[in-house]
Amino acid sequence: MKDERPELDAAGEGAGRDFIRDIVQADLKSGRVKSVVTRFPPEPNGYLHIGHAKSICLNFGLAQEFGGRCHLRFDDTNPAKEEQEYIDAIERDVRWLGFDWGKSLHHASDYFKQLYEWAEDLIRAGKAYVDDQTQDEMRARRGTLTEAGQDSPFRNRSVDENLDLFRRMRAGEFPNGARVLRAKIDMASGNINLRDPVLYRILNAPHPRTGTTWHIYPSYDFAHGQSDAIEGITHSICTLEFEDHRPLYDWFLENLKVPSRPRQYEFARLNLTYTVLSKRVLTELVRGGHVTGWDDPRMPTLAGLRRRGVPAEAIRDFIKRIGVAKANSLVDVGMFEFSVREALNKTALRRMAVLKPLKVVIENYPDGKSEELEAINHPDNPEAGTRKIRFGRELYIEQDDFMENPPKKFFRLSPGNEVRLRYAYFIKCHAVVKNANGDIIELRCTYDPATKGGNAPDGRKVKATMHWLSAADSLRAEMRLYNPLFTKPEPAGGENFTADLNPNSLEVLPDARIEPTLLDAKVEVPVQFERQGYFCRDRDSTSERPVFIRTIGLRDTFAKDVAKDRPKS
RNA sequence: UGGGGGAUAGUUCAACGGUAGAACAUCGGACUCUGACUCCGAGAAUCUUGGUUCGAAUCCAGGUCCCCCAGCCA
Repeated sequence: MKDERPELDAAGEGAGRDFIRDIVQADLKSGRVKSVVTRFPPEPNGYLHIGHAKSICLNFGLAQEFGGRCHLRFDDTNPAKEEQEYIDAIERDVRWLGFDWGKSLHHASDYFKQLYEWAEDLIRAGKAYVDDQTQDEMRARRGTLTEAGQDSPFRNRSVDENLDLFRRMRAGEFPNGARVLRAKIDMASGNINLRDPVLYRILNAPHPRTGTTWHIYPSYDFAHGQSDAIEGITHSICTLEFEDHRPLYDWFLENLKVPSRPRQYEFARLNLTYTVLSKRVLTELVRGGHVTGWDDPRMPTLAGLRRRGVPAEAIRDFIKRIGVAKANSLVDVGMFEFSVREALNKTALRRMAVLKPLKVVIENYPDGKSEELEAINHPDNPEAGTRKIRFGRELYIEQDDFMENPPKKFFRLSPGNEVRLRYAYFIKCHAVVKNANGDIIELRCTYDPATKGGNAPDGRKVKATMHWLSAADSLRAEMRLYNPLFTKPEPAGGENFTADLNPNSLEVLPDARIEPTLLDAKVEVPVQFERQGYFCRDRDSTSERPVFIRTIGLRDTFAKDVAKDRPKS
C-alpha cells in the first residue's frame, strides 16, 4: 500500500542466474513448456519464516520474470496438524512479502475426490493394496538402509478385496491406524520411498476445509505430484530432502492418467547463523513460552520480522543476494543485516532518542529559558523536510557518550573535551556529580552561545557530534533491544534446542527518552534514532508509555575497535 | 558398491573447455553536524590424486569429506 513501486526487486533486473532459472529458460526455448507455472505449497501447520521467503521469492519470482504464474497451494493433507489460524497467517505473510497469487489459490484438499479415484485406479491395476499391519509391523518389514525389506503378508490381496476394504476405510468403518493403502512397488528398492509407500491413512479428524467428509487422507507423496499435474504446474520446486522422493513423484505421474506432466527440481534450503529455521523448533519456542508468540520480534518468522520493523523489501533483497544452488549452506546473518540496514537507511526518518539517559546541566544557560532548533528529517532526502526540537538548560545525553577517564581514541564527552550537541551548541564538561555509590548521575557543563546551530564562528572543530534531548521537553519511552535468539552460529536443533538459547535475547530499557514528535509514530514503520539504530513503535505501546523496538543497530566501528583493543590492553 | 545429493575467498553465489569474478564479512584510507551513510584501496578460494587437451573449476577415472533417506509428517 505505502510502497507503490513495482514489486520486481526480488527477481527483476540484475537478478542472479541460477540452475533453476537456466532450466526454465531452456524449457521455454525448447518448447517443452509454453509458459512457466510454479507453486508455493506450504502446509498450514505453522507460520512462514525467512526460509520460506526463499521459496516464495523463487517461485513467484520465476513467474514474474518469465511471464507465467505462481499458485499459492495449501498442502493440507494432514488435518491433525493444520489450523485455520495458520492458513490466514500464511496468506497475510505472502502478501506482505510482496507477492500476489491472483485467482490461483488452491488446496490439496480441493483434489481429495480425484485423488481418491486415482487410488482406486491403482488398486484396479493391481498397483496398490490395503495393508492391515500395525505401524510397528510395517517398520519391522521395511528393512534398513542397507538391507531389503520384506513383502507385507497382505500384499497379494485380490483387487476386489482391496477395493472393498479401501471403500470401507473411506466410509469410516475403521479406527485410526487400523489399515493403510500402499502402493505396490518394490520392497527391495535401495530407495526407501519406493518400498511400498503409504498412499492413504485413516484419520478420523475434522479438516478445516472438508469438515468430516473424509475419514482417510492422502499422504504427501500421493497428493503432491498429482496436485501439481492437476494445476498444470510446469516446474515443481522443492528443497533437497525431497530429492529421493522424485522417483516416487514420477512413478505416480507415470501410472496415473494425469492431465499434465510436471517436473520436480530441488534446491538447498536456507540456513541462517544464530537462529533456527525449522518449523518444529519454532513451534516449540512458541509452545514452550520461550518467546511471546509466532510474531515475537526475535523470531525469524515473517510475522516476527515484520513486527520487528524489517521491511519486506529487505527480505527480498537478501534472498536475491544469497542465490539458489544445491549445496547445503549456512548464511551469515550479517548478510541479512546488511540488506535490512540498506533498505532502512533509504527510507527511515531521523529522530533523536536517548536510550540510557545521563543528565546534563548547562550552567551558563539561563534557567527557565528554552529555544527551538531545526533538525533535518533525512540527510539524503531534502523532501523529507525538517522538524523543531527544543533545547534547554537541563538535557539528557547517552551514558555511553561520557567517560570520566577516556582512553585515547574516545572522541565523545569527557572532562575538558569540547563536543557538539547535534543541531545545537558546543559544550564542555567541567564537573561530574556522583551518588553515594560513586555512580555518575549528572554532568555540569557550559555551552558556547556563539556556536548556535552547531558551528563555531572561529572555525574550531570538534571530533564528536552527539545526540541529546531536552529534559523538560522529551518523553519517557520503553525501548526493547533484541539480541540473537541463540548464542551459537549453528545452534543445536533437535531435542535440546534450548541448550543454545540466548538468555539475554531481550533487553528492556524502561526509562529511555524520545522526541515528542515520535508520539504519533506508526507501528512497524521504522525511524532511525541517530547514532543508535533503527527502531519502530510496537503495538504494546500505551498512551502513557510508548514502546519502541530496535529493528537493528547502526554499524558501530567504534564499538568494534573497543572490543578489539580490550584483550590487548 | 544400500539409495540419493554436494564440495570455488571467512560466508553466500558467478564463471557452462579459453584472463577464477561479485556481494557480505575483514583490514587500511578519504569524507562527515550520525564513529552512520558514501567513496577509494588491500588481503583472501577451485577438496584430493591421476588422466584427456595447446589449454581444465569445468570433461574422464579413483579417493576424501559433508548432507539427506528406515513417519500412517511435509
